[in-house]
Amino acid sequence: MSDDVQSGWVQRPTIRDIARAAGVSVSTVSHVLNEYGDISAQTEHRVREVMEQLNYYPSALARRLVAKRSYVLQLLLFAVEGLHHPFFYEVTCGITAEVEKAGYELVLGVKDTRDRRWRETLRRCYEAKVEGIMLMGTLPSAKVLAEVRASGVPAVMIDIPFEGPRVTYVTSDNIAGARRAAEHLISLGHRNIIYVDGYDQPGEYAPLPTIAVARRIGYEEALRAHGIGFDPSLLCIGNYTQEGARSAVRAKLELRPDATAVFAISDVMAFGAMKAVRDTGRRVPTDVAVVGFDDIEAASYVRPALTTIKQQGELMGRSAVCELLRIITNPKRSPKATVLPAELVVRESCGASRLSSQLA
Amino acid sequence: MSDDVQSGWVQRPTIRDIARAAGVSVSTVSHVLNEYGDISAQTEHRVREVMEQLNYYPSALARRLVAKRSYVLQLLLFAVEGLHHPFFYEVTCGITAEVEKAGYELVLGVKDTRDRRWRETLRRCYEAKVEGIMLMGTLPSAKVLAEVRASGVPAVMIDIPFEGPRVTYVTSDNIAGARRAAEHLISLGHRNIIYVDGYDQPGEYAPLPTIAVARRIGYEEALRAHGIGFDPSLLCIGNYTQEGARSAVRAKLELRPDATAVFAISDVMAFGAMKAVRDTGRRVPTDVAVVGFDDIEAASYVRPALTTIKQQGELMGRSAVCELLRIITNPKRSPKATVLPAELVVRESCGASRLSSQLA
DNA sequence: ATCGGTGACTATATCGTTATAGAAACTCCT
DNA sequence: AGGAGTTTCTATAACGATATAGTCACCGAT
Repeated sequence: MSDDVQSGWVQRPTIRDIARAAGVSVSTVSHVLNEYGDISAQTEHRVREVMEQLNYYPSALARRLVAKRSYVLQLLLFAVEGLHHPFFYEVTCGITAEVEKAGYELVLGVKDTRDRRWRETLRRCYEAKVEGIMLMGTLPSAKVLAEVRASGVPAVMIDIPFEGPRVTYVTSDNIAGARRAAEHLISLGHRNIIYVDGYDQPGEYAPLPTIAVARRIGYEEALRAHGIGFDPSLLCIGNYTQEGARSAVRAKLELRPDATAVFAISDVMAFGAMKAVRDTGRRVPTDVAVVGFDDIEAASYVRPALTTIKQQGELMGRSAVCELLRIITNPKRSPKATVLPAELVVRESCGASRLSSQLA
Repeated sequence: MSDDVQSGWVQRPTIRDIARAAGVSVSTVSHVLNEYGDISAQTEHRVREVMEQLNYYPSALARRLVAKRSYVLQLLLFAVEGLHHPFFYEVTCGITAEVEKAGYELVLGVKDTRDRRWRETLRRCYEAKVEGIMLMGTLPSAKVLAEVRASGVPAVMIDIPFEGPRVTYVTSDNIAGARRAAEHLISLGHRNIIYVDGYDQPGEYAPLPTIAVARRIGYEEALRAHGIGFDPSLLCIGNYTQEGARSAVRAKLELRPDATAVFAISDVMAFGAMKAVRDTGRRVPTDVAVVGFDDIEAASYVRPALTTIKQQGELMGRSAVCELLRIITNPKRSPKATVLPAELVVRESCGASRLSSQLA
């Protein structure tokens, strides 16, 4: 208690201290702790009293070692902007709630996608003997997934629609969502729609199937269905940031003054697009309609309020944890895809409400 | 590998397996792992090869047990809305970055403030032998702090300006921030300012000094400095949510049509206030000016863009971790308060820019 | 008196590491 | 040749818990 030079550890009583103080064996204390029910009320009472007095807490470390279970789940988020994307944050909420409920611990790891030391991060997970890994965001490399799979540690991908060698994943229906967004714009009469992508595809940060790929597919499907060809000169890259999208869209609007709409694959980029429209002296939605993707909270705060595709972030997090726990209890389980609905939320930025009120 | 019924643990090779396969003793493998430098190059090579082949990862659990260190920090967030408040999210970003850098693990725990089982949550921390605890949000009870202090586990409070029996904490300068916000409104000529508080004070959820108390102090200071009395009938409760603030402010605006400004102690509530103003047929900032607190990202997205007090969330998280690590290495350290600057960010919702352009 | 059963408790091995203290084989010096 | 010093490796006891397999009294039935 006095000259405990060893840092990082408050010297706490162990099961042995309790046993000694209560005048019983270590086994007896253990039996009390685990409620074996073969200890007399009298002895049990004495043991509990001593535990209380000495402020004893059994070491989860030691317990886990002998139980060969860590009760730890790992959330690994790879992102360029850190945890900054509000959507990930919503997912994280759902995850914590569900992990807590299941009696597990959640270790949170946020890595920069551009950081080449992801192997080290994985190694730490293996060393910590985490019982499951959740992968979210933009993976630094397809090898991440291969490694995790090879490790045999149960894993689920969140918001990464991986179609190749099967893995369990949870995403929104990105294809349908993007299709709906595009169809909505087309139905409002738009033909020249600027498409704001995340990163360059296939690019340095995204050698894997990503939500971006899926959304692009849905978008092109909608165009095709209406006989509109995909025009690459309407494509720009917003890097998932507001400022990135703002400058990209501004440049694009100057090049293509005939564009009357913007579809950004994230709300944050849609906000940037709205700013870009104003930068060029035009108005949203009168001159240029804007639609986003995610339906983060801020989407309803902005003016005009953003029309977007609603993703159920919290539910996504919860589902991911449930799936992971299922794999943990039954490792032979074959991979399963959970695809959550992605619905169109019509607000003001697309001009639909204005139009409908004109019609009325 | 085949009939491993035991779930939650992929049977992995242990140091013993490596030793056997490499034909050396367990000690030798340990020495290789820890780079004692007393193993011949030849032997070391062989051992490393075997480790590679068998996919060996030393168990952090066992290591920590013998090292008597857990290398785990715990973030405990108490909130009514879960992790939903965007500001906490920014803080969390800073925390993860710094924890990672220090070679620790971060366990994330989010508890509902209204949940009475917080003792159990704390017990879990003690059992996990976490080396430090970060407390954030609205504590369920003052006893939480007392318990944590009594436990002897190093702890810092984040965004909880605790003034009583000294604890290390990190917050923004809430008093100065609120004072600046109020003074700004007063300088623009406002006299009847609606004050949107978080929870009822002193209420069920907040029996402790909170940021809300501090902000209220700064607000009243500003009023007093300008000879304006605090009018309790201008006070309302927004519960830190957008909808809560919206309905509270709407009701208040109807009761007090003479109010020309709103100061909400969080941006999210300020967004609700802006909606409330519009609900009553008035405009922001022409009829009613609105100022918030936090400067979350969305503050710059909304229209009119929100004038607010900027808090450095990410820095707050980083500082908290640094302080915690300092306490861990030197437990005798006396508690320290870190108060980060809270600056006024003038945007559109207060009408200052309009006014200054009129003057120009 | 012997036996079986039960209630209350305990001794010891084990989990997968590291720390401590040696041991065995060389090399070098005188 | 004998000892000191190196180099390389190892045996064993921790760390703090649980699991397994007891032991020992005592009670009632035969």
